[in-house]
Amino acid sequence: MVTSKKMPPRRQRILAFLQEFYSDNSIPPTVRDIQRACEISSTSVVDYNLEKLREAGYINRRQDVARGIEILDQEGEPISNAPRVQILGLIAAGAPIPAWSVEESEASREFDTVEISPELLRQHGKLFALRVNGTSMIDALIDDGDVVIIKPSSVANNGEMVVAWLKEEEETTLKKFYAEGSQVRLQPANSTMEPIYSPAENVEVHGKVVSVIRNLG
Amino acid sequence: MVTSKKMPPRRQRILAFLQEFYSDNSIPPTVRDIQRACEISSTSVVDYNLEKLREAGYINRRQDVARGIEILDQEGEPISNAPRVQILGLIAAGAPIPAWSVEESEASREFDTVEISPELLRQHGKLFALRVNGTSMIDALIDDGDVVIIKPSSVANNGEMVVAWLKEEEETTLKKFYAEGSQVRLQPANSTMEPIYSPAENVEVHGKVVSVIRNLG
DNA sequence: CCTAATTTAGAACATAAGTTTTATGTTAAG
DNA sequence: CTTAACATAAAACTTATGTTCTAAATTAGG
Repeated sequence: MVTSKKMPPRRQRILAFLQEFYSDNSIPPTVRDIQRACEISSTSVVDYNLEKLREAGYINRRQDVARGIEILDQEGEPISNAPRVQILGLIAAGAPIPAWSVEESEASREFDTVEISPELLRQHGKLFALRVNGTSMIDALIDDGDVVIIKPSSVANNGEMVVAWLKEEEETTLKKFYAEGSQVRLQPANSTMEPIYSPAENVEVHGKVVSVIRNLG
Repeated sequence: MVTSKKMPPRRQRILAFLQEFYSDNSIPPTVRDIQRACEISSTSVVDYNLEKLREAGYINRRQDVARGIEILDQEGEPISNAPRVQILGLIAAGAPIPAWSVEESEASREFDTVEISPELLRQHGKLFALRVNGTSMIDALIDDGDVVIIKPSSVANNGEMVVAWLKEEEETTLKKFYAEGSQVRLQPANSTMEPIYSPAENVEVHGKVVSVIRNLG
């Protein structure tokens, strides 16, 4: 089931289409859907390649079942059609945030992703995620290892939890945002902690936190 | 599309089966799958009831497409096949936890549920969820409105985050659990907060917290 | 260049699965 | 009771869709 050999382009295309179709339609495609989308001359060729993909452990096929293709993850488990967002990197106080490389990396299968609820995506549109490194966000009720889902934005309304970059301090932080004249108040979510104040020019909003996911032992 | 009338039991059963089948199999059932599972004598009866469900806005049907049933959520959007767990109720300091009614409430659609990642379910088995009410869990890095995913358990290992019921205080709390002789130390996740100690007899473990979900504006 | 393995083609086949039709039983309102 | 709307049945029909077969083209080694 392990295969490190490079896949023929046609087979790669089929696999990509399987994933795209399933995400978009909530059901797997038929052999003929694949044939059309991947511009293949015969259903038998599709069948042949699906068989190869099965041998390589990428998919599962239910015999004689309409739309019986299951797409498997690295552990060989069927994947759900819930949308996934990429975890673009780590966030920590003092660490700059990686440039939003929102391009669709073709080999997206290799990337670290988290499943998010469809509602979230519907509500906010394009999202990405960062994994929190260290306990420096503890005052935002965010622990080491948590994943924060972020909607890219360079502006924020008062009271929203934002990813803020403090230029002078060269520090990233997650706080509630309040514009107060020429000052910005960054208020920890944890009310026992003190807010910090900074001149508006020193604060760069990179995005809004729309969700936090924490998985324990 | 709005319907507040009570649904016939058979239709309710079909709807429940649709959801269960889709979660379990990653593809929607066929008319004949439904027929078998719901002990219906004819495919036309299934078709008839599916049509009614469609009119009522519960599902969508793709004409002439095999397994073309889409299950819709309250907003009329297709749901994903990611597993969902019920939010059994609220948790707050001082509030008792509702009895684990693990029974499958038939009208499960009416209930509040959260989508969880398949891995989580695979890893932990049967789970349920509680919505946190108030900021009393703030020392566990859990905010008002957060949803905690819990694995039922009456025992815990040191260091695990547990749902603990303090008998005398009549209080529920989320803390890290440490058995220390005849005492139990309940340690807030937030290291700036102080632990509480209690005799082992006074502490009743109800479950382990395996995930925390927070959605913001 | 030759041969074997891999991949592609075209067509036909078999059945899985949606749909339709007609009839019968059940319930609720007047 | 009567009637109409609702619900169930049985069977047949159509097509969507997986599968198979045979042959040809292409690629990879030796």
